[in-house]
Amino acid sequence: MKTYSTNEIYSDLYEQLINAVIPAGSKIKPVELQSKYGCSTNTIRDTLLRLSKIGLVTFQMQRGFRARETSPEKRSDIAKFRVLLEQEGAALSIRKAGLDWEIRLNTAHHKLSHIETLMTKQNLTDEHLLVWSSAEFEFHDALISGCASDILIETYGHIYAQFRQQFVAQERDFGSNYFESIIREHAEILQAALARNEEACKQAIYDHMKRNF
Amino acid sequence: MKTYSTNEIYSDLYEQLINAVIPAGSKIKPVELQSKYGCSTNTIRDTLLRLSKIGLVTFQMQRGFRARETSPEKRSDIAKFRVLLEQEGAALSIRKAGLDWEIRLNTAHHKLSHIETLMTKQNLTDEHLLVWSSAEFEFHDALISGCASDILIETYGHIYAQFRQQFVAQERDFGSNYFESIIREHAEILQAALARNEEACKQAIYDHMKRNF
DNA sequence: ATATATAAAAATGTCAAAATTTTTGGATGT
DNA sequence: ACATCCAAAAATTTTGACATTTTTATATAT
Repeated sequence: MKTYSTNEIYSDLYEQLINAVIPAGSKIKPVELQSKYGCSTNTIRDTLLRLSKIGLVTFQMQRGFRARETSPEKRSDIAKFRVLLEQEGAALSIRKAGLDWEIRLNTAHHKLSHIETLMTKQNLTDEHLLVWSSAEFEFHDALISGCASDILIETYGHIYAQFRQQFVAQERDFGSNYFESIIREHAEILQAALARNEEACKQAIYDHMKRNF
Repeated sequence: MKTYSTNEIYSDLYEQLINAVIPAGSKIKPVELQSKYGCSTNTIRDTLLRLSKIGLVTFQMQRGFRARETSPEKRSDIAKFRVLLEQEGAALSIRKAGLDWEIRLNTAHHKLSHIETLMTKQNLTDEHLLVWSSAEFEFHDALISGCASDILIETYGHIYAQFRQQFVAQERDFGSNYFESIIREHAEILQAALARNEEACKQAIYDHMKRNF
C-alpha cells in the first residue's frame, strides 16, 4: 500500500478538489481520510488549513472543513473576478514586460495548443484533462507574469484554482467544437498580447471567459 | 494571569500583525508564544495557519512562519492592487446597489469622520489609531459592499489587512495636516459614490491612495 | 404531527511527547 | 581567510490520547 508524504497528501487533495472528485460543498472529515493517507487526523487537519489559504477549502471553527461551495451565482462571480485580474495582469505585462515575457508566453501557448489540438482528435481521458488543465493555467499565468505585481499573480493563482473547482463538474460535456473554440480564443489572446494591444487583449480575455458568466 | 481562548489568540495575533507589534518579515516561533497564551505550540501553529490565509503570515514547509515581509516595492504593489479592487468594487456598487448601500456607506462615513475630526485635535494614542483603523476599514468595506461579488469583498479584506500591516510602521509620523487631507479624501469618495459618478469615484480612490505608490 | 429535551455517537479541538528536520557553532583542512 | 564537515541545539512536524463541542437519534411532551 502506498504511503504518502505530507506534500503528497497536499497535492492529492489539491487535485481531488480541482477536479471535483471531492465535490464542491461537501464535508471533508479528517477521520475518513486518515486511513487512506496513513497518518494522524491532525496531519490532515494541517493540510486542510493550508488548502483553505487558496480558497479550495472553507473552514469554520468547531465546524470543520468543506470543499468550497458552488452555485450559478458563485461561478459567475468567480469568472468575472478572474477576468478583472487577468485583464489587469495582461495590460500591465503588455505595458511593462520585455522579451523574456514574450518568450515565456509563446512557449506556454505552444505547449497548450499542442495539447488542445490532440484533444480535438482523440477522445478524452481524465489524464488528458489533467494535463490540459495544468497547461491552461501555465498559459494564463504566463500572460500575467510580466505585470510586476506579486500580489496580483498570487491572488490570480488562487482564483484560477477556485475557478477550476467550480466549473469542472459543470463542463463534463465537451462538445466536439468546444476545444476548437478554446483554441481560437487562446490564439486571439496570444496574438493581441504579442502585438502589445491592450484593448484587444482585454477584449480577447473577456471573450474567452464570457460563456461562464 | 489572563487566559486566552483560541479565538482570542487569533484576534490578538491579528492585531499585533496589523499594527506591526510583530514587525513585518520577522520570524514567528510557536514556542515563544506558548507561554504568553498558555496553550500548546500546536494551537499556535493552528492559529498561524489560519492567519496565513489572510496573507498576514507566510508559511513554508519545515521553515515555519513569518510575518509577511515588507519593502518599498511590496508596499507600492499592495497599494496599487488595493486601488484596482476598490475601484472595481465601488464602480459595481454605484451601478448596482440600492438605498441600503447608500445608508451603510453614509453611516460608516459618519463614524469615520467623527473619529478623524477628533484626531486632528487631540494627540494620538495607540488606542485612537486602533479605533480609527477599524473605522477606516468599515468605510472602505461599505464602499464596495454593494458590488454583489463575495469573492471581491473577501479578497479586498485580505488586501486591506496586508496594506495596514505594511504601512503602519511607515506612518508613525502623522503630520498635523495628515488627517486633514485624509478627511477631505474620504469626503470626496463618499460624495462621488452617492452622486453615482463612477469616474469621479475611481479618481477619488486613486487620489486617496496615490501617496502610497 | 410538531416541537422540545436528552442521551449517545461522532466530529472537532487541544495537548504533551516523540520523531524529524533545520539551524547553529565549532573544528578541521585548504 | 574561506569553505566544508560534523555534532549539538533548536525548531518544526507528526502522533495518539484526551477534552470539548456538535450532530444525530430517540424519547417525551404539547
